[in-house]
Amino acid sequence: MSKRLGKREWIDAGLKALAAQGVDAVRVEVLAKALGVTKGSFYWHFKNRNALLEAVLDAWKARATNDVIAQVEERNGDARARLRSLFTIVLESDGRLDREIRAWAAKDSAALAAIEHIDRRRLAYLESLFLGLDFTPIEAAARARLVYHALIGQFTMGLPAKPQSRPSKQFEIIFEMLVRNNKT
Amino acid sequence: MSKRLGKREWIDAGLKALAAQGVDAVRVEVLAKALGVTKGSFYWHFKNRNALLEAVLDAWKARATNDVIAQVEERNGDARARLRSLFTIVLESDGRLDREIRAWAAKDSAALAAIEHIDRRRLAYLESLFLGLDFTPIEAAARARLVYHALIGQFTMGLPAKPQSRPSKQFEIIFEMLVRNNKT
DNA sequence: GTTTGCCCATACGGTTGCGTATGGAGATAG
DNA sequence: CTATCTCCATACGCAACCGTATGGGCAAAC
Repeated sequence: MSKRLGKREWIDAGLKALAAQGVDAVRVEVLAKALGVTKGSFYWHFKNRNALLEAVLDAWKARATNDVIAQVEERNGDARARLRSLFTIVLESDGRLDREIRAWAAKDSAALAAIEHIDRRRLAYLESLFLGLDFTPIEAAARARLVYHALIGQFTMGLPAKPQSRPSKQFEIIFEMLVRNNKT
Repeated sequence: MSKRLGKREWIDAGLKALAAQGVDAVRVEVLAKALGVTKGSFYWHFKNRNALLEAVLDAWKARATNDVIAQVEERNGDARARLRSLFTIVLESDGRLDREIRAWAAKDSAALAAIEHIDRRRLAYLESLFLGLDFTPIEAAARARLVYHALIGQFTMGLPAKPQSRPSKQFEIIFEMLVRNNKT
């Protein structure tokens, strides 16, 4: 029972609260109680609440960078297979943290910058996959945007009560539609 | 200078604050200052803050009911034309209020119920449009979900800085893809 | 011109949370 | 053994809100 804490524990607690209830829930006195200490501890490790929020955001950035993309790339298939991997991975993922970060971004410029960066990265990757299916650049871009928006919508609407384990019929229909190239 | 206020003014101010900065911004003392009165006024018209939030939600419900759907139906085209109308209307709309309500719904069950109701309604309508294009029920459902999710994603990501007035090339590509029926 | 009902101001107490100040406990170095 | 460095508790002041209590102004009704 190492009673002594470090920044790490506070950041982890912050991430946990963030994922569970949003930024407004990551308050120092609340986290302190959750960690079994008092504010005295917090203000030794951090300048103020905002410093914690920055640290939490940085932690998420680091985490979101070796992202879904890396997982997809590990599976090493062609573009179509990778697209499929991407979908299944994303649809099975939790997404609460991302969702709260996005909600946070609506009011905080730092969070906004962070998530916009990630969004661009992911969109570019999606686009590259569609390009790998011999779509024209503009067709690839259009499909990438549609897919990305749909995924965001999926998670912001209702987090999948049951992260449906089996790819549904609807999923297959959508996937085929997105992948079909009429020019080849 | 009608200094006297009614519930209406408070609800309008609440909706305004909600759309601009989210539920957490609709606070009685803040709205009071905005309206040029004090809390004394508020607590005469409403039991408490929650009563105002309920009223705001009800106002949104009433407003969201004669919805985009009605606007689309007024234009009186075939299914394809209606789908197009729907897209252009939605993409030109503001969406901030809906977005904040959705964010609100993540933490409040009443707001959740409200938006889920609207979501079902809109999804069903979308589905009916696709059915009108001779898709099978499951194909129609799949497309409806995809489209709806994409629209939600569109608005939650970044509110369209420029509500792009002209339907872009990407839009045309997506629209044709969604509408293409290989069986007919 | 009172009375009554509607609308609001003022004042107060309570809660939650931030940030600071100060002191102490425990380990570690000297 | 004591001095120092880490980490934390306690206590305080401050601010933003909520909700209540109370009294007053003003217009319509009588």
